[in-house]
Amino acid sequence: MDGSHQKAALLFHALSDATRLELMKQLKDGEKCVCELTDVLQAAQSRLSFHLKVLKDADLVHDRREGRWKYYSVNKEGLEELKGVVFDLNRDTNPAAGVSATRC
Amino acid sequence: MDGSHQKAALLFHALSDATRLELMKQLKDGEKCVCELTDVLQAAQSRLSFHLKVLKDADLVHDRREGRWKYYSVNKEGLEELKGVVFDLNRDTNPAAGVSATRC
DNA sequence: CTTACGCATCAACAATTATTGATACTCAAG
DNA sequence: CTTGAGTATCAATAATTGTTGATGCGTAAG
Repeated sequence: MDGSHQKAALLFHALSDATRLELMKQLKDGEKCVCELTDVLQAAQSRLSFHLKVLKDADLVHDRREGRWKYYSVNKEGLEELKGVVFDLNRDTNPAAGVSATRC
Repeated sequence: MDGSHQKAALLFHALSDATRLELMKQLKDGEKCVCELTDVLQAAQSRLSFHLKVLKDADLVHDRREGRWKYYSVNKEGLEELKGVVFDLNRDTNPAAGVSATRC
């Protein structure tokens, strides 16, 4: 039971937090370095580092080093994967399903 | 920051757990009572009651009483809301965005 | 009215996740 | 080589979330 939903749970968990959703929102209009994000979100650097790692572990963001800055950006592939998972949730849903046949 | 992402976070959190994803999967092909779900998932009743409540609080499932049984089913509206939230995540994403103008 | 079933809720505990401040690492500039 | 900026990581702690077993509520059947 656990195995098949592993990646889906990871994706959803990464997005289940307001701070991380705000990070995603900020990154939508282009890559940003961590210091910019701490400015915008008014959040401690280690806190954002933590949340960015959660997003990265779920493949929802990508990072790139340039000099001493690290630029984060949205990872399109991750969003595609998310859409796929959500599509699966919707797939085969039968709205007209009556009372289930079996009981206890 | 927190306020605007509240519902999205609630939805994603509800789906961030393998047990709850399995519940959603089971409910996709029609409504089921809790006792059926405990059979299929091999899980304690109070455990599933807890998880079903999380899903219901996010409007992802609906419940209906019939006699002493309680039937749960997927709530299409919740799934629509989820799709909307995911669409927003994808919207306006600019893949060709260059290095951000401002630095620290 | 009593009993038994299906389910929700609660309290106690376990496990996971988030926050904070300190420290370490990497790179660039001097 | 030293210093400082930007970032990650770690340890400690706090907060949230999940599990379990017990209890209670509603309903149907006897």
